[in-house]
Amino acid sequence: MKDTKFTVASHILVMLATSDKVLNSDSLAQSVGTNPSYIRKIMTLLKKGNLIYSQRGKSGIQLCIQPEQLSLWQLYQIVEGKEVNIFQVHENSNPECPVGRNIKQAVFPFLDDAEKQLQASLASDTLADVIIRLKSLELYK
Amino acid sequence: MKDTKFTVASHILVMLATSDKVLNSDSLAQSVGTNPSYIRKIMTLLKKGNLIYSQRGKSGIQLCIQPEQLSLWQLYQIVEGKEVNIFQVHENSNPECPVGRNIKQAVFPFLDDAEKQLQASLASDTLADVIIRLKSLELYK
DNA sequence: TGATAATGTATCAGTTAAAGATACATTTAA
DNA sequence: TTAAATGTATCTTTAACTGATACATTATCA
Repeated sequence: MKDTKFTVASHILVMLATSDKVLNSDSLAQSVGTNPSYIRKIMTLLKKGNLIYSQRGKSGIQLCIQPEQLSLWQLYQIVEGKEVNIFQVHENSNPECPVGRNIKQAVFPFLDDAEKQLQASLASDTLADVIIRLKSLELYK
Repeated sequence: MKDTKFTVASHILVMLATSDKVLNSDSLAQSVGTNPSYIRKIMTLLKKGNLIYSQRGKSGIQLCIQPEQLSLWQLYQIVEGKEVNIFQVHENSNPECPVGRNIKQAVFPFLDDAEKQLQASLASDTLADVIIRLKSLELYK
């Protein structure tokens, strides 16, 4: 199944940053098109990352950060974990074979470089950039 | 489950490029640490991409390209499909909500830019680079 | 020419991870 | 005090990748 935690998390944060109403997991679920339980699962990740604050009861959900201060790479790591691996290397290569015994180390540097480029790109964008673009789209609808 | 087609395909191609023996799906499976059926599945992708040639019977498998001429990005596309999406966007956003109706278009450009950076990095590496690195590792074993 | 061995391909099972769904104790706010 | 919301656990469903098996077809070699 497809992993959409990152874009769902972005959606949630954009909602919190732009809404004037107090939002809860129900209203967020309606906007995202999923169920409140899943929203709360992602909320636990965002709380651990100190991006939002929430608690039991009828308290609502608060954003703890400035959209300008949160890069998309930071968000990605918070939601997907620090050990991000875009590429997966097969694990049972034959150590008796010269290729099998070295292929992982041989390809890793290239994959790692590529991931670092992706990372740098996301690190240069912020949640505020997403919000700006979203509002510019809204203008013409 | 983890998708390792790309590195398995790299493994196969390195084997074909460096072995002096004729290889078959059995010997490749032994080196990769998997089963011959899976090797043949990946072989069908590599054949469609015109990277290898093989046929029924006891003919062996031939490499159709020069390792210097195949970039890792080309290989990635051949194995994973042309429409590569590192990031998945959730699909059921509420069109009644200003955020839900625009979030996909709002985040897409940033994700696409990041993917293009990754792509450019992989496009600058070739199968030959992997082989060179692998041989340099072999030297010290 | 016949036997052997290999691919091409289909199909099913197993495994893993994500997301959906349900439930409920706890706690806040009105 | 009551209603409503979160935090959390658990189970189910779904999707994708990989493992395994089977077999007709075909090239090679004796």
